[in-house]
Amino acid sequence: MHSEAVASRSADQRNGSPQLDAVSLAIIEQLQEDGRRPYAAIGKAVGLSEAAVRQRVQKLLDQGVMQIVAVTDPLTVGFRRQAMVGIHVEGDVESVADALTAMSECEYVVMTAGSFDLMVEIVCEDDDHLLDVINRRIRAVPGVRSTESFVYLKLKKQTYMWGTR
Amino acid sequence: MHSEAVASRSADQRNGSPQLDAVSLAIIEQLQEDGRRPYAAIGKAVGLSEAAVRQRVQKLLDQGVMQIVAVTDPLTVGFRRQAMVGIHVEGDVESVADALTAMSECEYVVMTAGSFDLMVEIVCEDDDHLLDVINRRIRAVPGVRSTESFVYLKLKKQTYMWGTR
DNA sequence: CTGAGACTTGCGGATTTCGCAGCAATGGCG
DNA sequence: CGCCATTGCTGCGAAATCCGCAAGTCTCAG
Repeated sequence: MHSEAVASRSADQRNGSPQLDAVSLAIIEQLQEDGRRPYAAIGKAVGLSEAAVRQRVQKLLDQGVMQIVAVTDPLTVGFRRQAMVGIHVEGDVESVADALTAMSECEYVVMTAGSFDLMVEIVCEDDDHLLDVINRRIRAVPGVRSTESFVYLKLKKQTYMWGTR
Repeated sequence: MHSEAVASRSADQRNGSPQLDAVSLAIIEQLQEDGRRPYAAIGKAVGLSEAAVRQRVQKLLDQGVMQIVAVTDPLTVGFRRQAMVGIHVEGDVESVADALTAMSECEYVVMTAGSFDLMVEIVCEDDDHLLDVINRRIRAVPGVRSTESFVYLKLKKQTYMWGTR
């Protein structure tokens, strides 16, 4: 539904860039610290009225520039195995990427320059699940020539502070 | 800050997963769809009172199981270059990971099994910035033996739906 | 049995959200 | 130049939500 809004919208908007000004940036920063912060508090912080903040936030959400969501550590939610998978593709990379994007276990799909054509992050419940996804599902996608897996041992950092610097 | 001094409680939580039940999972799913959804609406959806939802959400936040934040597409916020960097480490991997975690450009740091010991995601403003981070900063960290970079060409998918399956 | 923990219901008061009526600045356009 | 539509902001009530608190229920463990 709107789970992929950020990624998909960014493609749509390539030629209509929203041009965020300093105030919108500041609003986003506020919401990156706390997604439930009241509009009035944000307004005080960025120098705008409560109503103005509300309108801008709504627009940012509608445009898909940002989304306000709960994020969790997969391990604490029952997903015990994660891996980054580098993929070598022959033929059309984009179509392979689309196929992987359609898989619910693929949390993250990106086309890259370098020794891999694609990198995808996989989130699974256990080893069997992970094995199945990598060896049966991913390698079955037409165009996938080979894969290399990096099983996660420990997630050290995970932030959502883009634009805060 | 809060009362974590209770002996039994702290023992449970120290080693990771607080074992979320179905109801907390359902609450998280609600907040993954909309981080600002009112507690009463969540309660109606998961079969709990407004007060109970409020208490559970607060606890989930305090425990660090989830966080409610705004997430954006880096490209629309002025960060034009991203890369995944695989790192070979000699010596203590954890200390290298800590050093990378401290760098604001490192959005994501994970220890892995496979041909890389660490994988980090870098978010930068431009090519110069990216070059500086990879060649000067990361490679300057003691223990980093070599790196391999995968510059992002196109982000195809990026979800935050852990636990929704 | 007793205490702890979690949930519910109910309740006010403070806070927040929300819709709407202005109002000022902007940018075509005849 | 005047007109008008658009945009973004403010101010203001009304409605909804948040939040703390108290009392009662239920379950589980010691």
